[in-house]
Amino acid sequence: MEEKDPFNGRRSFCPVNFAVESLGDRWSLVILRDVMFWGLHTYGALLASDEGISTNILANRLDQLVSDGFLTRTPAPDDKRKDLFYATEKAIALLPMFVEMIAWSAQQDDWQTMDHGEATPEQFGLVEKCLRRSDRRDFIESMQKAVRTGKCVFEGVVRKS
Amino acid sequence: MEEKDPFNGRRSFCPVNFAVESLGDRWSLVILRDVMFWGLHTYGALLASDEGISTNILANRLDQLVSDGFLTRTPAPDDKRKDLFYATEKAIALLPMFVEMIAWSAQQDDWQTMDHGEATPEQFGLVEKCLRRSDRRDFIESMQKAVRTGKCVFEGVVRKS
DNA sequence: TAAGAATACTTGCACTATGCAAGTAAGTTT
DNA sequence: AAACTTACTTGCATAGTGCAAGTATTCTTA
Repeated sequence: MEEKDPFNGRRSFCPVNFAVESLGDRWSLVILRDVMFWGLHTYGALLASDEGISTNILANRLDQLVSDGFLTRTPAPDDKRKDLFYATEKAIALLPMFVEMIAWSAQQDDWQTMDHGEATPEQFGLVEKCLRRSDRRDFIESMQKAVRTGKCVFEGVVRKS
Repeated sequence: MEEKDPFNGRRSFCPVNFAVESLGDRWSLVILRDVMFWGLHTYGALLASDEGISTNILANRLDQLVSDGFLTRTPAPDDKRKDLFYATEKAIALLPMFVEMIAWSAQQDDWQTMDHGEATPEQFGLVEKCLRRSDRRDFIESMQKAVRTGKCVFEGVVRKS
């Protein structure tokens, strides 16, 4: 006997729950951030990123993000050991949510009182833009255009850490 | 010897990571949704909600959301067994992010092909408003005003489930 | 006022997710 | 050919989550 599944394997039709079940874990959004904001496209580059994800978790999460349609995986043309991960439209469509998430964090005392010594001027500039409510549309569209054309939000910027 | 802690116990100063470390688990956002959108303010009401959270997890997550400043807890005036949970400004400030999250989910095929038979007209109306990019500001402010005054986004609406 | 019901938990146990260290296989560089 | 780089896998420990059952306090009802 087959059980019927009205919610495609989810626990409800609620769109909030849908997003949480898709991305509500410790690493998915952080990986998508590194791909879209920082232009990190290989396992090794993502592994070296700030928060220190474990090797097994990264491999597992990349598989999952690919099979869930957030990332594409293609062999690197110059090095047969590497695959390249790029954001799909499904991931690019998350950028407005990233903007609000950044704006929210930036408003919190706990965030403001952190040591931001490792932040670049470009990062502060982006936070400012997320907090500013005007020009929002153009700002988001330019980020999305960058990612769509193989670039990233912080194109050309080098991280301090 | 004390280790210094430049990021207030977080793994980086990144605002995306900050939000993920604050709310990136299976239940925190779902509970805040129930409080702010549906006006559920007691343990029992939250427990009966759609997705079926476990009793121990709910108790634990409520403690955490209170100590992290997302919810206040006050004894119910009419029933000494109950406490009432209300959203703080820290949680109310998340509503713009909720809106983008809802808009994103509503755009996805997996969500659109769900059985939405249990959804009320008011829920569809809210999804429409989240997808529409005009009037955004007024829409969000009216939601925030409702929650601030002890009401909720779906004030007066009864869930079908 | 005593009995039962409602409410908000706690406890125990299983299972899954995450974290860390070490190892491995394929491909690249020297 | 040897050394190195890259992308993993494996093993084990700890944390998070899920389920079922039990408990203490308060409220309602007979």
